[in-house]
Amino acid sequence: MVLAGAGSGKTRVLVQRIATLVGRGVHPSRILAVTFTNKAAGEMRERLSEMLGYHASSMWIGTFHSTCARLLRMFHEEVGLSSNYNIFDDDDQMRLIGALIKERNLKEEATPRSVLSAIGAAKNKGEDPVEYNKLGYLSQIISIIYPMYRDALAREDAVDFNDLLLKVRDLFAHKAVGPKLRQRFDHVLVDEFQDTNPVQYNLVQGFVGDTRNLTVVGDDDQSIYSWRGAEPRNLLDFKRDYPDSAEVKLEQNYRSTNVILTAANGVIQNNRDRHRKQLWTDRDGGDPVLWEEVRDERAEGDFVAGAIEGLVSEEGREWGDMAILYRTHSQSRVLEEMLRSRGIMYKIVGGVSFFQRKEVKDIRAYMRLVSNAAADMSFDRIVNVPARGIGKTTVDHIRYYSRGKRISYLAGARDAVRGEIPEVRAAARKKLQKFLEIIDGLAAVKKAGASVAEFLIQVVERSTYRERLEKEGTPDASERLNNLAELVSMASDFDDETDGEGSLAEFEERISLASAADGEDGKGSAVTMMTVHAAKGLEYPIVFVVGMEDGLFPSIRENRDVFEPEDRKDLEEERRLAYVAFTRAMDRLVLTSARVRRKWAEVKIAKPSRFLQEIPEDCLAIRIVPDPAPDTSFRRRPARGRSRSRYSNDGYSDTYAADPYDSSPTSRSARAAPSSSYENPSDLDPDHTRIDPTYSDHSYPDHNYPDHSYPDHNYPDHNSPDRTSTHQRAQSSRRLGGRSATPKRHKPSGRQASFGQQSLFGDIDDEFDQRSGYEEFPTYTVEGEIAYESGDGEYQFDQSAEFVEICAGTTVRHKSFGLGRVLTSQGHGKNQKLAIDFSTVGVKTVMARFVDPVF
DNA sequence: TATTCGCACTTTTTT
DNA sequence: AGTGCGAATA
Repeated sequence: MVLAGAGSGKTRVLVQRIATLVGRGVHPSRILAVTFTNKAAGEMRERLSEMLGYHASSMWIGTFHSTCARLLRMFHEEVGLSSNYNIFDDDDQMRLIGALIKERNLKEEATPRSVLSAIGAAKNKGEDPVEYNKLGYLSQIISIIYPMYRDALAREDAVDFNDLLLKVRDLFAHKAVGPKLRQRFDHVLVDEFQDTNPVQYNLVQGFVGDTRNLTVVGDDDQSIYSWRGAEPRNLLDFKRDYPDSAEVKLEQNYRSTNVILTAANGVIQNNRDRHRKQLWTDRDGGDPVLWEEVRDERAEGDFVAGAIEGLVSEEGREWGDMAILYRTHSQSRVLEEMLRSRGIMYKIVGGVSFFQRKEVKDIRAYMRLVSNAAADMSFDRIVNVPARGIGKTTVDHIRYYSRGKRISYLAGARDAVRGEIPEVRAAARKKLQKFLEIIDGLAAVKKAGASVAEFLIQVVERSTYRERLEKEGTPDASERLNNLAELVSMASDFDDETDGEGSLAEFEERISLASAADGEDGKGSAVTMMTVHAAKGLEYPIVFVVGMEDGLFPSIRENRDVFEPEDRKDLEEERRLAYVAFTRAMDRLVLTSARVRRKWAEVKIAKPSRFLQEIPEDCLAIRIVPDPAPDTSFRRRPARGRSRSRYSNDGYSDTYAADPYDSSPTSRSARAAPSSSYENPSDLDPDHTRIDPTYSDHSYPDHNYPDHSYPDHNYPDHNSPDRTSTHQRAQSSRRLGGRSATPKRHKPSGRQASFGQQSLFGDIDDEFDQRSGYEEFPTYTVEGEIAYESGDGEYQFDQSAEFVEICAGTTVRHKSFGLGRVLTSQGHGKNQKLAIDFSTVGVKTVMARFVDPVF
């Protein structure tokens, strides 16, 4: 067993071990190497081919899933599958479960997603879903749906992802096959062992058999898949089950600079459940980790794009040297936009998989149905796609009839054409026949020995898919056509690879097992964008980790605002995720957080990730970018965020620094410039024309920030008196970001940061001057309408009034929602829209003319 | 039967 | 905000 840290060359150890084994005369086909992704498998195969001087094609290198799929093809009969069995992906499973739920009228009780995840949770552990969920609130539903689900899969000659593993596990118990399997491999090696689930561990034990020749490598600090049933405990169990094993700890990191490593160590050491490891590197020093705090996600994207430009022009870096990591896919959109606007090439790894696109799934369904008539779900999917006049009623008749006769829908459709289902009338029969002719024609194409690519072309033609899309002529349609062309070209590659001998089923299997992240690798110069999960095992000279905000990273469950003690495990996994993210970086690590982030159409005030404060100070350069001066050339905007930022930017208080509705002494004392009855910006700045007094208040010494900005290891909680000080620091930081003060940034011990000094990220001082090039904090007087409530409860508009446009931070009153605070504003005048956090109903977007500022 | 409109759901992470 | 589904309509 190798227990090793990030960047210590775990995989290299594995590769070398395999090469050694082969050198010692072990036959390559007797070696099983399990990697976490298909991509990693490909890389391993490539490296081995190089080392051994021949193509390592006979070796069993792959993921658990691809390995099991391969074995199931060999032993399909023993598990009751055909040789063309179908693999259900997430989407297929969800559709099936959705259909079952509907069939049983359980729609009120559960969503397909919840049922699927309950089933999945059980299967990940290798347990029976009904038993496993017996005590849960879904127990009733699962006990109804799961057997139906299982039977449907059996009927369809299909397995889901978990079955792929479970069926192989069952094979070990098979009289004839079990012993064979157990003796199939002389050596077993497993990468990323911390991410194996109990079923996978069982498989490993089975494959190892009696030889006990097993090598695993893993890092418990990088266990980020517990939600998929992974048990880092397997590392411990391993010691128990193989007490004679040697444990090797690799603690030297060859990847990152000392600064980056120290930052990552600083974060991960806050986890309680871990093996103690202290990674070290001989790459001394390094540029400090930069934490850039910006206004919102657009500013974030803009900053990252600008920094990339700077790195290219100032440091001669290439786009391909850089990666942008985020917690969720949804963050990629804005980033893309900002990169595109600067002409930076990028590629996104993962996301909505190519193979999940509707048109691709449709064509895949044709492929499945032709090679496997039992594929009822596929039949359902394409019988009327593209529309050929076969309606719901007709299909319902076929379904009912087929189920009764226990035949496939396709067979049922044939009977219908023959007139054996009287409810299906002549007109419908004719249309059905047309459909069957398409399928049969395709079957003939297949039989004639067409390559997979040729076959797919025929599908696109004969199904009339191409014709329909071309007729449509919309950009969307041509995009779809492109995707289909892409699919065909993939098939063509597959044909080349297999000398045209690969079957449809094999191609379909490969697609099913291909993860979105498996796409071709880094060659070519483009910035890589992906989730942190997808980045595991990769490294880049420069890494941006965006969205370092509490609630996003660490991510937090919907209905909760704070991490409860019982969430410790979740939080620790998030921390490991941060650790993975940070340790991807070789030379430079840049973190960004936004003060305001939009989720859907909603606007949320965000606070910096707690992980940021776990980074040792002397590794970190902090820069807080003030909200930009309003771009008057574009449109007049209110002082967006200026006053609000007093609330949002204190970093470590709760959602707001002070709740205007909270008149508790603690809260009040936290205010820098307390005023009368309760706190809100209007109190401080009743006419919105003066600079917020707190910003020009010099009572907070500069040296409070950033040197001691976040010294507290514990998150100051709601009532902590400490809030005062954090708040004050924030105030002073504001001033730094304001104008006069020279911004301070932290210098890493001994070494001068190149951040800021070089023009790469802009000289920090210049940058501040530039961005805060306005004399005063912006406030506006604009023409507009003032709304007031007239006696009859209607709103009236005073057209002539000149007044202050409602600014973010203002407290307003809405007729039905009551008091609320404006978070952001869009547009102006009559069309001004405000995102308002109401104390009664939460955040809503409301037209400004429907609210009254409270003065 | 096809089309259109409105509503609900989505966004944690993936083999 | 975008999608997909179901109900209502042509």
